[in-house]
Amino acid sequence: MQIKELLEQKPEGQQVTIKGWVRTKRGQATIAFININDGSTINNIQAVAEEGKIDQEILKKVTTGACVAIKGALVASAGSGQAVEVIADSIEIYGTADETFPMQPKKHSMEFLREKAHLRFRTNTFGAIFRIRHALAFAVHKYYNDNGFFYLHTPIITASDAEGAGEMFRVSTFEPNKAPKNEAGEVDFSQDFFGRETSLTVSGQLEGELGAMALSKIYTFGPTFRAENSNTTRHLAEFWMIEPEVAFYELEDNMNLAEDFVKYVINYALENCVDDLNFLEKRLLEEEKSKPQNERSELSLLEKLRFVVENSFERLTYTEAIDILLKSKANQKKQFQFPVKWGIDLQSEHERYLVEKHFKKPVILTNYPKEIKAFYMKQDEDGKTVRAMDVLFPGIGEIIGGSQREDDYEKLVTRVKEVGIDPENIWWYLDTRKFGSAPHAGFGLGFERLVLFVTGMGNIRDVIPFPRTPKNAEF
RNA sequence: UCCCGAAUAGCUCAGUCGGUUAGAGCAUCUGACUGUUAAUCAGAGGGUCGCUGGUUCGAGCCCAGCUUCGGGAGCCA
Repeated sequence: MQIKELLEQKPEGQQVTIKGWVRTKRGQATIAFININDGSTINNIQAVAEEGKIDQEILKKVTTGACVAIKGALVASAGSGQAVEVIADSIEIYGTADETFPMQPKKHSMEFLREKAHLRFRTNTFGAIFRIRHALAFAVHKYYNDNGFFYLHTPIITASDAEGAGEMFRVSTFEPNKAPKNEAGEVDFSQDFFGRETSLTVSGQLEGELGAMALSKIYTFGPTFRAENSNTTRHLAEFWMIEPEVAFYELEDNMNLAEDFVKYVINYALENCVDDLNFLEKRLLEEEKSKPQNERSELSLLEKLRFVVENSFERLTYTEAIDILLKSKANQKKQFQFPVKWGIDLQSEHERYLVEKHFKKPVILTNYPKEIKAFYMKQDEDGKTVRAMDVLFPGIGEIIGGSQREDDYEKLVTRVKEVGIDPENIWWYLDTRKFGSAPHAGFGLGFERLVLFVTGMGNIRDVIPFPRTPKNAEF
């Protein structure tokens, strides 16, 4: 029986077996208390080793980090602090852990734990994070399944670099420095495994659109790779992205879907991860105590999550946002490092102002200038803007980027050429606009950014088990 | 990639103006304690001060380069 279940049992002296890892042992001359955790819940179960019952040699091996099986009677605890405990009859040591075990019962820095990513699961914080991560992933599938979407597996290896979403990782079976060359002295990819140059996907969207143009409602949820040299708390070289794509949806429907979806999964975590969220909230409060008053957040973690679920996102166009920024005190006092002007790509400081200062809630910005957005976005009637939407979250920035797609063949081909892509390279994508084209829309949600928001963590490297970032692919 | 900052015991960190033998808490070990909650109390062990070079009578401290890490920016999800 897992500890989560054991802790809910009525303590009637029944025989039980605990299997798990020792968190702490508090010794005394005649009695020792051992806290065991098996990851099924953030809560530990306490085992009591009384004098005479347990061999001292075995008890010596019960140290922080060791893995044990303890058999005994489940009883109401004689001490305060826990409802039930197990009076140990026998302790079996599965695996010892000596004093070099790095996860000692004390505060460790996130940087230290990142270097010990193989063991950090055994801390309260990372146990909580990865249980919540699981719950969110499960909620994603549940939401789409319950709403008539089909989970589509788009390829991880791709030959299209058309989306322009970022630098790509090359996939090749060539030995370094031994790649065959053509007459021009360039690497001859026609001799490579796929007979052409291939990379890891930066987005499943283009293939997702192909699925949506038949199955109507699809979503992808898979790994995504960007070879950008990004060194921030919000970027990973390997991350998981969720990309719904829906036929017959226009921009408005797309916004409704994004908002409803995000609220659903956050609410799922609120309902199913109470213990873990409470722990993370306490942890955050402790952390904030050391910060100056003006840097502390106004809402606690749970208040923040409830606020997002209960309030509608602010929706406005890019043009309206520029107006607000231009009229803002911050702009008049020249506090922005980058000057505000219609046509600019909004900088972090501008997005933060809108989300954190002006509206103080999630914001959906729409109808951006076409020059700063991808070629596949549907053009507005004015010819200047496109039906793009970005969902901006406090502390995270852009959590979702999406759009209504251009469904007019001629307009799309013209735009493809304008941005310098050879239409031949994406003939299959353009074909969907040739045969039975339909209005459709979709978006991409960065899963780790969602986990970041829900857990209240500060660095994206702490919400994925094994982060891949520039100069880091250990484990 | 750019800007700023950091690197001292297993971990978290202090180290004054450049000056004798580099400190504390936790962890570990030994002992004490009849119910503890990151137990407590007493004692002990534990250091290539990131690396390389320089300045100096003398460098953990000053200078240069490098490495790694962190924060911010850009790119974006």
